[in-house]
Amino acid sequence: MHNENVRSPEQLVERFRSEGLKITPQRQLLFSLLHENAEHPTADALFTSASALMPGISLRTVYQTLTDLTEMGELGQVTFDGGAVRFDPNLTDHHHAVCNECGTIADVSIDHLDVVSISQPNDFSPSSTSVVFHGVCAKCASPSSNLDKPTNNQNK
Amino acid sequence: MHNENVRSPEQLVERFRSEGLKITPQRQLLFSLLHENAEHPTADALFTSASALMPGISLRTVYQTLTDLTEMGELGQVTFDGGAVRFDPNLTDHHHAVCNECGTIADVSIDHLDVVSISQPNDFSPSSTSVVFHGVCAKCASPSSNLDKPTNNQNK
DNA sequence: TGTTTGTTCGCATGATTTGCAGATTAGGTC
DNA sequence: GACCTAATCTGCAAATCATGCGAACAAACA
Repeated sequence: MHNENVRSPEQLVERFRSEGLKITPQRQLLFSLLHENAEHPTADALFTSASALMPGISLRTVYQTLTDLTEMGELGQVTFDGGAVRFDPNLTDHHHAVCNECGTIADVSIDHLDVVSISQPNDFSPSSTSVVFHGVCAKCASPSSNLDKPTNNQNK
Repeated sequence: MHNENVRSPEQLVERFRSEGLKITPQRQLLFSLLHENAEHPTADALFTSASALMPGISLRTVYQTLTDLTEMGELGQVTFDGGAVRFDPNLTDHHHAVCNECGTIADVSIDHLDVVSISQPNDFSPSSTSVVFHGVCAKCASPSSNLDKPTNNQNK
């Protein structure tokens, strides 16, 4: 179940190559992890995943690559409630729903939002609008699934 | 130009007293600073203001008092783009507009938002919704006021 | 004035992120 | 395949933001 919104590792490799950047094993690994990851991982979470497959990879390199991708517009960044920055491989215009129980962050398609109905505040020209819902996700709300409810609350 | 939305220092003193908490000079000072401050100060900004009036006050005390007020529901917390937590004396239901130029954070009344038109994401029960506009405020957008445009960009 | 208990303060610590410099390596050249 | 060079990776120091902890202190009350 990989993310259809982020570019494939092959595409990112091509992008890097076209920019004169080198294709290192570390970068290739991170490209893959981001493509497989439809969640909103922190740099540290990606570092943990990467370390399992490439022992010795540096957290610094993870940060560096994520920053590079962000500056290239291939990755988004979001933060909730003062926690660590989360990287968002979904480049489509969308918003987020954060579960108070398990910390899961779900994407909310812009289609679901009647954004045009949001009038502008006085004397302000918004270039972007972000909406964050806080609440309880279906899995945590469902009594029948309480037994296998995810408990890894990722909130700060 | 004090904030009409936050409780007055007198009210907060009463609230603390009723909870069996002590009324210290540090707390009284912070109550006043919050009441006068319609902006969205960080703990450090309040510490700086407080230090000018009460040299020797501890940053730790500022954090402690702000946390207390937050837990008592007398203060809100907001964070933008991974920066430091900002404390919001405005307890009314509202949203925020962040200026990309000067970092000013303006409140956006809930009246301006057609919130009911925001449909719920699949299988999610939102208990709260926060909307953040990013853009350029009137002061920074106005060419005539470029000369005295605030330059204290508070973004991270 | 004295006692009690909550507060304040300073410091250590933790979490996240970035700066820096030396070691390493990808990618092109011969 | 060997070599060069610049980009990259890595480890560590350091900056920022926030909290834990314990000793010193002071508000509230008898």
